[in-house]
Amino acid sequence: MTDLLASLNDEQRQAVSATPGNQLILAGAGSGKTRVLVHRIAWLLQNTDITPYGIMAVTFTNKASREMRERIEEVLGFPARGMWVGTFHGLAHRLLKAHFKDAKLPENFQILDSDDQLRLLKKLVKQLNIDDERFPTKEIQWWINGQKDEGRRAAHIQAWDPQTEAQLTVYSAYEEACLRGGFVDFGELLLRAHELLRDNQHLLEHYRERFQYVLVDEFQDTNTIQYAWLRLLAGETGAVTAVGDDDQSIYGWRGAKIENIQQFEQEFSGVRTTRLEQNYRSTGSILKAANAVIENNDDRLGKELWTESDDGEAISLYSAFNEQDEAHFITERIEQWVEQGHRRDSSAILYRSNAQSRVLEEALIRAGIPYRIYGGQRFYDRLEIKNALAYLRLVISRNDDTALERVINVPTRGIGNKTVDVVREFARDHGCSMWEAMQQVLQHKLLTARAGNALISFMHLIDQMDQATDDLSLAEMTEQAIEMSGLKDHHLKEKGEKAQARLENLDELVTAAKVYDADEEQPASPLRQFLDDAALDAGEQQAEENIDSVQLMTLHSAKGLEFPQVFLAGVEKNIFPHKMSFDEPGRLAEERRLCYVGITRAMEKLYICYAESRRLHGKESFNGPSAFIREIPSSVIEEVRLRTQVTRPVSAVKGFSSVHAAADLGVKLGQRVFHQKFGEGVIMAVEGAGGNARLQINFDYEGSKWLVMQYANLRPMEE
DNA sequence: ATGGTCGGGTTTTTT
DNA sequence: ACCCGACCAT
Repeated sequence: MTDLLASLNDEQRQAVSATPGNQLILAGAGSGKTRVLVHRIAWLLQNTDITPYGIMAVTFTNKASREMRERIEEVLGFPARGMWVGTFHGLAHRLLKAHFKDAKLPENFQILDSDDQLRLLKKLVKQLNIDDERFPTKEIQWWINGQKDEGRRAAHIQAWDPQTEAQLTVYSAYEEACLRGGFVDFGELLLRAHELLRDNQHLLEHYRERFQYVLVDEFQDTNTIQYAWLRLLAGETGAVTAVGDDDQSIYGWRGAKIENIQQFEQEFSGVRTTRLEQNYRSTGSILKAANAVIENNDDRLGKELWTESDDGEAISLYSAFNEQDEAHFITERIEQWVEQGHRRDSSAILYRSNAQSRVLEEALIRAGIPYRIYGGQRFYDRLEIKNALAYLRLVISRNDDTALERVINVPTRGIGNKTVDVVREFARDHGCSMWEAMQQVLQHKLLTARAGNALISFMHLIDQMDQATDDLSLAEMTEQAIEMSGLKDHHLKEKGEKAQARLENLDELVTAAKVYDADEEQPASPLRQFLDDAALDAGEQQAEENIDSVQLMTLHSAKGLEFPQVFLAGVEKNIFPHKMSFDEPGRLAEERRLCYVGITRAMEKLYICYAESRRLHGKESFNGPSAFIREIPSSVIEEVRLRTQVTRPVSAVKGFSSVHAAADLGVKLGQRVFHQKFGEGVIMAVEGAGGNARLQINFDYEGSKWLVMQYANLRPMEE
């Protein structure tokens, strides 16, 4: 057995070997957070009388929980059986499954993902005659989820204005529909798991006694209901180890409460706090930049990262002429980096919003550099996958209206809107499921013979699929469902790359099902398990992850990752910090934390780029450098100057000719100039030559103007 | 039932 | 600029 403490620094060792009790570990970026968490668990198992059975480890993503289990078992050298490791949602699901009766749920309750939820809400909004122009369903969904995150049910809420009233009406109807259909959405998993423990003393006591240690990663991301659940579970005797970094809280907009980490010390008794401030990831310059930026936030718990390694290379700041130039610059630098013998996947390009990725992708394609985009649509969210799963859901439960509505006419089988309307209305009037309604509607001959026959053959189809359940493996069954439903033919008939991809995805789904068949521990219902996992897990990322490629992702998705070389693209006003974050006060601080996250992803080399001019959403804008850039000490920054050698694709002709015209006049595009009346600005474009030449200048305060060079009397600025 | 147009929106994302 | 959803015409 390895000596767990040998390879740790003093603070890490203190955190790992702390005496029993509540513990807060404030772990800066790159300070070995996961390592401490993993070692803490191993240490507890080796040095106290606790067994894996008494430990729970909670994370936010499935990926994180898989990694955590792997690393624990690696350190221990044996499988940690009996230990609960999972996401908040996964663990809540587990509790609800185990105690479905106490949770007042049907045994086979179905998890609704956001898409299912939205569809159901849309249906209800329609039924309730709510004007969805005035109250968009998306907003109602957002609101309901927000309420659940705060632990509030419809019955707890008072409506004082028309909007809340409308939302509340839908919330109530939605609760009822979920109850009747046996649906549980993501928020409901947490809310109900909380209520389960709160309202069942015997269960609470049981789990309190069992889980003497609860360890929570990314504690700064917990929302109200998650915190309440932990608080309840821990009681006065259990011990919670909260690991997190208030400076990396970037999910406030979806309900995460940074206050949770700030209040932890007060609300849990006898908390020992350890700060992990030694950084093992980045160079000195990068850390100086990160520290300087985050210092501008108030209400921090306070940490300052330091490193034993030297300053390394300065941070390069590139002021691009426009977004094309920015992308071009980045690809060039990546080419150089690769020529120096580095792998492509040691470089990452990070941006604030997904819309920025396009130009970057185009430039990478032009340069022939393979890249991979993280994020985007998840595997189990894809249309063809959701359709196939919907058939399987119907096999398990005919009363799953959400699944039924989804595929009753996919592929088209002559069951049009009108027919579905009749069934839906019948179901609503009689408070039964749509499947039951179909049977009734047929019996009472409420439909034309043609529509009736279509319904009958659909019902028959599902029943046939069901019969296959008994003697087929899950993979075979999935394959059958895809074939029998006609989904395969449907996509075979479509043309284009998209259809091809859909077919491949369906194959992939069958492959995913095979994993369950190979599993030694066969669950009671492999299909049920498969569907639950599909709802709770994103599925692995897209294919081709094995080729060495440059990594592209949003700043949010970059949290938790590290790369030798990082490019922060589009570090401009209005984009980052995003203009949407200006209204609310706390938002700017969150954007700054996002910036801190971005900077601290870099290990060796960091580039910060912004464009003087950017075409986004079809409009040209001149945002100017982000305020965050000015927060970085100039001593660690080195500006890159190569604008005159900019080559641009011929498609962007206007700027192209400008470059040459500007050179003839002895000015540079992108050059900062001072004007007597308008103040400071940047030369954006040049038109004409000699005495008539006009310059387009984007002034910091006056906006963009065309001036005749001869009269403008411009003074070049020192940058 | 399907395809085409028109208009609105457009930060971040997991479960 | 582009994507998606709603509505309308075939």
